[in-house]
Amino acid sequence: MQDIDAIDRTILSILSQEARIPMKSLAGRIGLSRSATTERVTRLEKAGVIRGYRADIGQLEEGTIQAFLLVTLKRTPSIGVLDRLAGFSSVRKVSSVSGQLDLVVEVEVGSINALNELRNEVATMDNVEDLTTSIVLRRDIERS
Amino acid sequence: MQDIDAIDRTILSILSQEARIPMKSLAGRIGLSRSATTERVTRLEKAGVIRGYRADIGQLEEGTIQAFLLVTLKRTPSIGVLDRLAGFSSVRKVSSVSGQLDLVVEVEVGSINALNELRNEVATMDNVEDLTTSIVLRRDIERS
DNA sequence: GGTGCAACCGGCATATTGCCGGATGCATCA
DNA sequence: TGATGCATCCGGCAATATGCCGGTTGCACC
Repeated sequence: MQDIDAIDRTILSILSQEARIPMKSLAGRIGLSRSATTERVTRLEKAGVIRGYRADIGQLEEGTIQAFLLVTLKRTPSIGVLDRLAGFSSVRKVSSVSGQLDLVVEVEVGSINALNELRNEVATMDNVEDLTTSIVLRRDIERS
Repeated sequence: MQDIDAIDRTILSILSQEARIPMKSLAGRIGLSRSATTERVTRLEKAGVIRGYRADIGQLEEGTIQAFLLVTLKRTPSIGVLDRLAGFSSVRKVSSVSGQLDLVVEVEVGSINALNELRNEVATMDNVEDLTTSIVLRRDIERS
């Protein structure tokens, strides 16, 4: 049960695309009963493999300003910070990285004001030690 | 109805953290009936504001290593550096940013060795003043 | 062969959803 | 002013999904 087997991987790949799918439908797709499927999903949640379920929010308006927030934490890991980041619809991508930095956060906001607000919110989070903001001036290379 | 009002924003912020919450509970939290809440959510989905619902997976698949190269240039802009970066197939995205940094380069390589080679190549480019490498340990949030 | 255990299944009571008709507020316009 | 259209809201009912349970199976370990 410690292992993540092929069925678990199927579950994860389905849920990472359609998190609100009923357990019954999920069960049908992977060929298990509903109760076995529910047990597996519950186990994955408890084990921390599934951290939660998020709505994927598109841009609210003309989200044209993109920026990188380079975050150094006081302690790692910090689930609290990640959860709060996930709550901002302007947060597009968060990567935990090695080295001096801890998190690279890519954001997309509608205005400099919004960016400043977001920056402040993140900077004042408990576990955030340091925060550098870099606004994207130009996208030079972008490959699928 | 084209507008996204305060209630919609509340809905989005709740769903971006608990995407599997029953509509009935969501309705209770925002103080509307279930049917009105469902209508709003459906509208947000159709409008593309909600792009989907994703399970937040806490582990990374093996195989490719992703990293950020945070580049400071001696002079900006530097077409030469951009051209040479574009020549590496492992370079996925390059952003010119404001502030202390100049470029944020996202790369994807097959091994630590490949990353080190790439790092060396970039670090020794003429116009590169400073280079910080941060390996992505985990992708915490990713929205299309 | 007995015991413990993880994983599976189905069933029943309860909770949630999909879908409907109908009320309300509001702008438009003859 | 009163009729019309429309967006938004509400509650109700049947269909569906969930939570929770007991029971079965396969397997490792004495």
